[in-house]
Amino acid sequence: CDIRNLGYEEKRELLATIKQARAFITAMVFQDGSSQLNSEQVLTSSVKGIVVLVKSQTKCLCSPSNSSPAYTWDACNQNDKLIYLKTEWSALWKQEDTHKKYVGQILFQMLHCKVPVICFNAKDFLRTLLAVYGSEISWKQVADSVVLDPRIAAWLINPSDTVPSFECLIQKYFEKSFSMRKVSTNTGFLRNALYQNVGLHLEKLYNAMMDLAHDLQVQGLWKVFCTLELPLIKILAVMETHKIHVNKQELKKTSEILGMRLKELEQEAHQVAGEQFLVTSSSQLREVLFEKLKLHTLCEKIPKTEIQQVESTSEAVLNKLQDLHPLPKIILEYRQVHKIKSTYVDGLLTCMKKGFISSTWNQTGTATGRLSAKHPNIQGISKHPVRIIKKQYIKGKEEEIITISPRTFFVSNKGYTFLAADFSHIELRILADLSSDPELLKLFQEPETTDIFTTLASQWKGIPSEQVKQADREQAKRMVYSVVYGAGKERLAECLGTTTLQASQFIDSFMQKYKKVHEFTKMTIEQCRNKGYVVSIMGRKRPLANINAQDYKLRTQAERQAVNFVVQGSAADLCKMAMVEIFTSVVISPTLTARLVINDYKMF
DNA sequence: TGTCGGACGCTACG
DNA sequence: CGTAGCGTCC
Repeated sequence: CDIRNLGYEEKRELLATIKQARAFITAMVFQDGSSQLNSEQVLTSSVKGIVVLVKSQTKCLCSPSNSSPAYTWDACNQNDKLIYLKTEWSALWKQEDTHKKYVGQILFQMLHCKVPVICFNAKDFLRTLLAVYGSEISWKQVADSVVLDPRIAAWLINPSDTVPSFECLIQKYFEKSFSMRKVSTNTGFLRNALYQNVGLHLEKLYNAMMDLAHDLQVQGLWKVFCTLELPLIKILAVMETHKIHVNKQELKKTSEILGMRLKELEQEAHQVAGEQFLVTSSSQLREVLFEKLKLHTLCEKIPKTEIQQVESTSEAVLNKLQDLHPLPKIILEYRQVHKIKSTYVDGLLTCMKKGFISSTWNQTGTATGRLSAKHPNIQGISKHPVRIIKKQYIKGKEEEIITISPRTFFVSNKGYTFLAADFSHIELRILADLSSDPELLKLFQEPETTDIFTTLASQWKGIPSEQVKQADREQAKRMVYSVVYGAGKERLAECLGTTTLQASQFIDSFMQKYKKVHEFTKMTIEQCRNKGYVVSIMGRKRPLANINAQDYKLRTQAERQAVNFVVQGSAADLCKMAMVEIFTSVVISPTLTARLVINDYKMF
């Protein structure tokens, strides 16, 4: 029913029904006639309304066997109600206002009665509620709700596939079932037919969720689903609602300075190369470096690019070439400055809306269980400040050195301050815990007065920690992450800037010292071979079909992925636990009113 | 002739 | 290892 046509008594009745409902299945409908359940997820179109299927009875009570899928939603459950909540309001009529208030009441009740709200892309639904009914529904109400998202369930079962749309989800889980009729919004479809179709889809969505819930329980993923991923939906919705202020003037000024520096560097590059070429083009640079200047004949073998198998011009290569010619050094600086300008300055400017930015978070975008962010990718914003030579053509000093720290472009609200909190060396701790390596564990039993990688370097190489140089510390750090990421000797050599032989010796000596780490990686691969998947601390899973592949390259890749997943996936588990716990305590606290912006591993 | 999109390379983050 | 995002080339 369309609730706009309801009388006072009927409205009261509907609210009562909602209070006693057992489940809600919802989908947003957009201006262009599409819904959250259409494959074309157009975020440009604004929300027109919300369709809600109100379940009065749960599936297991009314139809224990689901051998025959429901072809029409109303034929299955007579007691279920399909309601349409119009959320757009054109004029400021009094009637419109009372309608808005009533819709707000219904939505409030749906969140408040702690009955599962099932939604494909539930985060978007909650974010819309906060945007449209922000005055009636606060983020604390959202925090109290119980939302279920079948997309996240499907991703937990197999994190390698992201389930791009509702239709794909249905196809995947009900292949036996009929193909869905597409709703043509261009032709003059009757409004009722459209909503009936959405109702049909909602019924399928409900059935899919029930099946997925069963699968999750069978696979031991239910706890991760309920305690980590579901609460996270609400956290991300609140995070996306919160905006961060950005210093636009500073950004524009920096963009100009960087642009000037880039022009200078380009000139220098052309000069020492003896010709004009596109500095940003790796293929043109490769021509200059290896075909014209023939620098590869003057040093050891140059690593090849992955696909085309031509000489790489990566940072690692350029670092080795910098004593042979002035060009590599210029290119290195050019790239560093260009990266900052294009991604962190100009890129950030394009993400800005009215002086603010807010990232979009993807909960199902990674195979490891971590979150990803875009527009902007706030997780990828450079940590370290960069020095830029700024030439002053005006009177006084000729040039000055300014430092740019991309993170300082974000400004906190007046009277507030950003709080950053992150786990200390979480991957290394997890590696120590999972391997139970006594030497590695010892590292963490000592008070945290000394730097962990310095201590590790001293332990590994058997030298007193006072004699550990910065280079040794850096080497130890990269070594650890190489082990965590499952890198081979070639990759480690590139990372450390040494020869492959030397890297291989480092791996040997490291594994010799921390024997249990080696045992751990062997064990992990072995278990993956037997079961076909690996498991993180909290029970998150990653199936790896290639673990028993004939092809060497595919198999060893799967082996690295297996080791990587256990460490990286467990780190993701712990970070998500922290996010959920912090959010919960902020919600229940009467004094902590500050809203949170939580990065994957840092909390501002 | 112009513009779009996929393939590829590079490099921040963790 | 695996995200996002900038760039070129075809």
